[in-house]
Amino acid sequence: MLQINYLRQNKEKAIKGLQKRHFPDAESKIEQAINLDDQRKKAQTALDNALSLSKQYANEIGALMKEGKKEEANQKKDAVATLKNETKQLQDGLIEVEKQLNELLYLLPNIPHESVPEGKTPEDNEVVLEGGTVPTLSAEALPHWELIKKYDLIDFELGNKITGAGFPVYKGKGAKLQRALVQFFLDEAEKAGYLEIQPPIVINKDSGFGTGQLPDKEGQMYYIPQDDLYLIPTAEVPITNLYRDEIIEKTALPIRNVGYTPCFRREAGSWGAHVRGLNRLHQFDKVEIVQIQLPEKSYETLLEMRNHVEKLLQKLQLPYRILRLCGGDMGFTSALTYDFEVFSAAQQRWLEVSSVSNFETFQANRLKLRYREEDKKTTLLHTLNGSALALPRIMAAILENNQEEKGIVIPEVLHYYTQFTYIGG
RNA sequence: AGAGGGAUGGCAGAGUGGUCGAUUGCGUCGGUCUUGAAAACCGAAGACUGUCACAGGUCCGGGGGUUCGAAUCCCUCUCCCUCUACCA
Repeated sequence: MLQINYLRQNKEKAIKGLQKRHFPDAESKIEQAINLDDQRKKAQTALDNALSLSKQYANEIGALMKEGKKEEANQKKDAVATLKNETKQLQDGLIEVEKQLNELLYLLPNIPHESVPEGKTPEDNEVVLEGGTVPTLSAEALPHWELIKKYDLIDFELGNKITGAGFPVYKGKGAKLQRALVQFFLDEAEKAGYLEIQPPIVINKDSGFGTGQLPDKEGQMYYIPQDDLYLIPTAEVPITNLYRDEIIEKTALPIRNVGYTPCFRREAGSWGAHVRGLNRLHQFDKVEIVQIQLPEKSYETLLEMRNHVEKLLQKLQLPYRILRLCGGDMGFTSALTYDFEVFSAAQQRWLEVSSVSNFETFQANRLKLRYREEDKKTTLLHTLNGSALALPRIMAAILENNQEEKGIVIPEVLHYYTQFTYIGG
């Protein structure tokens, strides 16, 4: 959630920023927010004054009672009665204004960083750099959904049977390869200074609001009504929320956490032509890195995280490219996002495998996540996260790109974890 | 799941209707002393909101209520502890 004071002080910048996202009526929405905030302040002051007076009366009555002047005390009580009515009305008014203001602020996405390119669609994303080499496959090369059948690595039909579409069952070397990748990613993160966290994979409403999934993406999460809980769409949610309502000591920064969790996404409405095989699932595994950093250092950190992800792809010897997302394609809460895509050679498609973002204070504002400055004031921190990495599409790319006539070559860095070097043959 | 007890500032722990935002101890920070440190002594310090700055307001697990007045009374939810029962 954007800070209302930021909108006041940087109105023009905010309007331009929202326009970059093609957010409709940016100017009037921001003006409306500021107006509501003005009203809020007035209402708050009026209420405070009324409360202050009530307190004063209460103390006076207390003093009179002590002195045994019951008559006078009772007279005062009568005087307070009307004041109480007023107070109640002022309070209701304030609550209403606050509600309106919040509802409006919830709708406003984050202001994009100045380096975010103009544009509306994924085609407008800026390719920052490309790496690795795309293998030349034989004419008989198979897409991964054929390969996993051929070598019995993943079974979608079994998943259908016990759960439903989008919940695959990993078997044998398929399961092991996935586990090896997870372990590899975790170890790499740990080497880079991240503390491993194993969080719950169901979260409450407060956590959903804290990182911005609620109310924006209500329909995209699996919900358990009986207990009013949600299945996590990413480890970002529980891990970032660990620091909700915290004031962090400056010396503890940056906070680096890594977590491996399954992720659950309903993907309502996004099922279409390109979702065969592992390309899009309702449940998938992901290793997520999260950092909490001082505002002045967060873009340095973003780059550090980007480099970390890049190294993983290099070690796996996958062809990749890094995109800087344009204003129209960026997520609601992000100020700047780098997407990583790997080239899946048999499908001849780029697949998104990671998204690394700086949220600046957008999440921290709702999380009330702050640090203390030298002058004792508390200031909102910046939150960042990135996938490092999402498993299914990495699996898809490895299977497709490393296929040979008789089987699939396992990338060398994984041998230690898989205990096998080849699938098939 | 049943019975009972509890939730107060970084931690421990007082406070059961009237200046209590809260006694005290530990821890933290500053100072005196010391070559330096420890000890001792003196002092400072909660969060949020708000203001140019004051002032003012809110916060004693969450929510609601009683009262002129609530940390203190009532209702409700959540969590924790002990005992009993059950179970990966």
